[in-house]
Amino acid sequence: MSTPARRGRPGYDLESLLQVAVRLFNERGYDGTSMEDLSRKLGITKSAIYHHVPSKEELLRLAVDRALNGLFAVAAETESFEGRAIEKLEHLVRGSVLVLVEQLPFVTLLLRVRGNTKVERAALARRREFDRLVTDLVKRAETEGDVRPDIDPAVTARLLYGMVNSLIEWYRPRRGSAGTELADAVCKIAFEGLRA
Amino acid sequence: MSTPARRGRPGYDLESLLQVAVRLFNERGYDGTSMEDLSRKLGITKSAIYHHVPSKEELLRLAVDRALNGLFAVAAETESFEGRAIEKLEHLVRGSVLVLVEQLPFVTLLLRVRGNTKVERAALARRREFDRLVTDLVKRAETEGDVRPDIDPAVTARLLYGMVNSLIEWYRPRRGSAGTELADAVCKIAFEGLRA
DNA sequence: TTAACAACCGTCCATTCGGTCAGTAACTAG
DNA sequence: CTAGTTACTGACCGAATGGACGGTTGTTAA
Repeated sequence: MSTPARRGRPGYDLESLLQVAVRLFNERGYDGTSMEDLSRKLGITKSAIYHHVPSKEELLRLAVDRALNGLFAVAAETESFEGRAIEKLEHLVRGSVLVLVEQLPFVTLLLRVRGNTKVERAALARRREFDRLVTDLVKRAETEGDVRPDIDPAVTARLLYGMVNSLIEWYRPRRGSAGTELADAVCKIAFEGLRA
Repeated sequence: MSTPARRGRPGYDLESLLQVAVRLFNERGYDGTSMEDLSRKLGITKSAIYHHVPSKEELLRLAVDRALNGLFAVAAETESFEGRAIEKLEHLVRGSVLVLVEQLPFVTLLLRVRGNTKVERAALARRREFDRLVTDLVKRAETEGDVRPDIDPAVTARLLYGMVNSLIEWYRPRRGSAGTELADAVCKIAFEGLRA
C-alpha cells in the first residue's frame, strides 16, 4: 500500500497542492502568478485553494521555510564536525548542493524573494544569517592558511555561493543522476579552479 | 554647461524616468511594482508616465535590451581576438563583469526575467544565445587542453557564469572602486580556485 | 509676443486581484 | 445505513491594476 487510504473525499491535500503551487510560482514568478492561474493549473476553483491554505502568502511561507530548514540543517551538521575550517567549508558546500538538488523548487523560490512583505523579509533575514555563517567559515579557513589571502574573504564567500546558488537557474533533475556528482563538480571548480 | 538646456518644460525625460523605474523594479520585482508605485517614487502622476512610455512593458524592454546589447558587444569584441580559447574566455568573463558593474540595474532586471510575455521571452532567447556562446568557448578551451576535462564543459560554463551573474545579488558600486579589481577577483577564483 | 514644445494633471474605465461564505460532493469507518 | 471527515463549487466583494484621454503648465527659440 503506497497510499495509506486517506479519509474523506479524494483530491489535493496541502502537500500536493504546495508542490504544484511552488512549481508554478517558479515558472511565472510569485507576483506574476495569480490564485486564478494556480486554480486553473490545479484543475479546481480558486476558492477550493482557500480550503487548504489561508492566503497566497502562506504558500510562500511554507515553501521558503522548507528550503531554509534544509540549509540550516546542513549548517548545523557542519558546525558539529571537528577539523580544519576548509574541510567544514567543503562539507557545507556539498551539503548545500544536495539540498538545492533535493528541494530544488523550494530553494528556487527562496532565492528569488525580494522583501515586499513580512514573510519575504523574514526569509531574507534567515538567508543573510546563513550567508554570515558561510563568510565566517571562509574567514577562518583563510586565517588557517587554506584559502587564498589575496581576495577579501567576504567576496570569496559570495562568489562561492553565487556559484552554488546558480544551480537553480539551470539544473534540472533527471532520474538516475545523484546530486553527489554535481556536488563534486562544484567543489572541484570552486576549490581548484576550472583550468586544467 | 553640463546641461545643454533642453527645450520645453523641465522634468523627467525618458532616460531619467527609466533610471528610477529600473531601480524600483529591482527593489520590488517587475510584477511587484505597480505604475502607481512608480509614479509615487517619481513624484508625478501615473498618467504622466504614459507621456514618456506607451506601456509598462516597454520600460522592461528598454532596460533588458540595454543589458543585452552591453553583453553582446563584449562577446563580439571577444570573438574578433586572436589566441587560445581560454584567453578569449577570460577576456569575455572580464568584459562581462565590467558590463554587470557598469549597467548593474539593467543587467539585474534582465537576469530576473521569467518569460511571462513576448518581451520577456525575447529577452530569454537572447540570453540563451549568449550562454551558447560561452559554452562553445569553454568547449574549445577544453579541446585545446586548457580547461579541466573531468567536468562536462556545459556544466563548467554554467558554473562559471553562475558565479559571474551572482554579482547582481550583492555587488553595490561604491565611488572610487573600479570594476577591474572585481573582475580580477572573479577570474582568479574561477580559473585558479579559492584554495591557497 | 508668440508659437512650438515637452512635461504634467485629474478623471475615468474595464479588468483582475486576493479573499469570503454558505452550501455541496465524495469518501471511509463503524 | 449513518456519522464523521475532507475536498470542492459558485456567487460575490472591495480594492488595486494597467491604461486612455482631454486639458494645462512651464520653458525656449524666433
